Amino acid sequence: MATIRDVARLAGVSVATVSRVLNDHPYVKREKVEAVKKAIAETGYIQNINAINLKKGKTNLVGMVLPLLDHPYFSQLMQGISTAASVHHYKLVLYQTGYQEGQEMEALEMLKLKQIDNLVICSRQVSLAVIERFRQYGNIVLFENGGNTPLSYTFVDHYACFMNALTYLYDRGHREIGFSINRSDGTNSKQREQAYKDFLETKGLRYRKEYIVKDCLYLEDGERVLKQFSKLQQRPTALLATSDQVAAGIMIASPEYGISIPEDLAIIGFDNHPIAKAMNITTIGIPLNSIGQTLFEQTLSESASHKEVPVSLIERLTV
Amino acid sequence: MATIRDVARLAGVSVATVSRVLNDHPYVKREKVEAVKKAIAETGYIQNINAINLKKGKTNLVGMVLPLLDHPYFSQLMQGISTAASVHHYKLVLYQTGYQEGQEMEALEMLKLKQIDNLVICSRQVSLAVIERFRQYGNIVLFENGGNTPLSYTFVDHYACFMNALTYLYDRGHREIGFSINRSDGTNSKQREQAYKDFLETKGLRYRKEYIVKDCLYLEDGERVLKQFSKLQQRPTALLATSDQVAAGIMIASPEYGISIPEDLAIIGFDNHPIAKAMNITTIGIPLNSIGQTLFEQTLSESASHKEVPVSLIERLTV
DNA sequence: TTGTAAGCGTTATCAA
DNA sequence: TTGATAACGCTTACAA
Repeated sequence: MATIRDVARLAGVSVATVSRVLNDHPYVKREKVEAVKKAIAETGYIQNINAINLKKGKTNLVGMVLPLLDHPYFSQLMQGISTAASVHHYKLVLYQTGYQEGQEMEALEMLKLKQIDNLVICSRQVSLAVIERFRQYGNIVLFENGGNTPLSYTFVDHYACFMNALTYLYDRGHREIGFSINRSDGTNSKQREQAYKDFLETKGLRYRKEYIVKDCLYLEDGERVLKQFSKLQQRPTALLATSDQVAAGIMIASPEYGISIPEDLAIIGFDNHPIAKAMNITTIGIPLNSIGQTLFEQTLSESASHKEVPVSLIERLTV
Repeated sequence: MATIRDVARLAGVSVATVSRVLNDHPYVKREKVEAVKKAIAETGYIQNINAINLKKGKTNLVGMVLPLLDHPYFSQLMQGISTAASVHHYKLVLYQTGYQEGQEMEALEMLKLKQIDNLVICSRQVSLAVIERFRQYGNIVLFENGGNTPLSYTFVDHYACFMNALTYLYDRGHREIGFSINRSDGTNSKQREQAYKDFLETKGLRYRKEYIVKDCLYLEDGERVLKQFSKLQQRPTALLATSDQVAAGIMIASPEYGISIPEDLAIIGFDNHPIAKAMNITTIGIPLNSIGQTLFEQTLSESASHKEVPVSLIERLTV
């Protein structure tokens, strides 16, 4: 494998000159440029990016920490990050964690070792305090409300979202409202749960844990919601679904359970995935693609910034 | 930032010894190991992976070339690759091409520069001949029938799939069969088209280009199929959909067009995405997750291998 | 069991 | 406008 030295020798110049030609530096005589280019062609010379990375202390690689890959929520986020990264000549390295702390730590270690320049954390188990310790090695950006952390973050106020959605249902006469969540220990889930409790208290409604369905994330989880509710004496008349996937799953399974939507059960989904539009599901629209882009851009910024993304309820036919 | 030399100095040993400790080499006195470990802790020393990569000529990064990220087809493939990669301590770098040759070339260039060790190409525009020229720089694995290319590949016989599906429909009385595809210049699309033509000829059926709907990939494309068909005098009685997403999109939009499935239109989807199960869509099951794993493993193998993945028609309620 | 020193392939400073 | 040469931070013969 030819190196810069081979090229220099063949072209009859120094390695410095070859490097200059390679990097489009000014102040190289045209003849030398030609000679170098010829030598490069003849030797089949290829730059070694690891050497360049070592020298420059930079890889143009950005990491993305996420629990799983097969959900539109993360796909859209990924699409956004990837698009923005591409503009800045960055490539995306995936750290799929499966909600395992160890996997997250691995991503942080890679930042430390300088395999990646920066890191976007879309979901985490590791404490903020631990993550913060790694920020000396590169920018770390969070997709959550990080409070007064020195890290950059972009977030959606899930508490407010949930409150709005609950109020929307309440105003339309619903008093028995349930909801589904994914992992109850998730940052977003906690906010949603809190909003739910606070709302109930404000309105003087009773908290019934049978109205809460856990571990719902995918389309196929929708049916479980129906199954759980159908066993109840007193059933909820409305539901806030974890995501549009779950909402769609419920829609699809509902005829089988003899439930009409919205008459028997009103549904509000989350994210505004394409399926929500196709199935006319009322949902909270979250611009995940553009959030992804923002997250990447924060990764590049010298100073930390905190951004809240406004979301809106999209009225369709399931309420 | 502390280097290996700082550690050596503080521990009172040579850099070679520090390196040995770092890499768990035998033949280091216990006391020295302790001294080195202490020095590492004190200095806050961190290995620089770029230096290691340069030295070893290896990055433990595998590239994945794919056109887009927001489709379950690619998500599942990605999931499979990522899972297998993780087992071998590899991380996945995404090269999202948007079907652009230039973007694909960039991935190949990165292989050449040694930013990634190997490359999985899930979709391509660039010719096989060009791709083959890059195999000297790392293993390249294809997700298609590469014929007698020296590259490794895993593939699904889309021609046979289509033939089977067409025969299945024919045997159930269908004579007017349409299909949808994504990009007509895609490798898979061409095979499907050829099967369609051959089938028609064998059975003495007429080829009608109105029965073919192009640029269909997403859920929201389903409606366009219905729109196109509804304009026709003579409408197809059955359809082979690009993917389950399109099939589902058709299912969802069908009531609006006064079309019942399968009575007015029988549908066979592709891939067996979760939505196909939820909506009881008859489909050709393609084990994308395990294909992804196979693709990654081929990436690691010294010798090229060619694998065909068997697929099966999953009978449900849309035919 | 340990240390010296030669790479790995660049970039960039400095002097000419 | 050019060339020597010193980094970048590590691994690994080779010699001791």
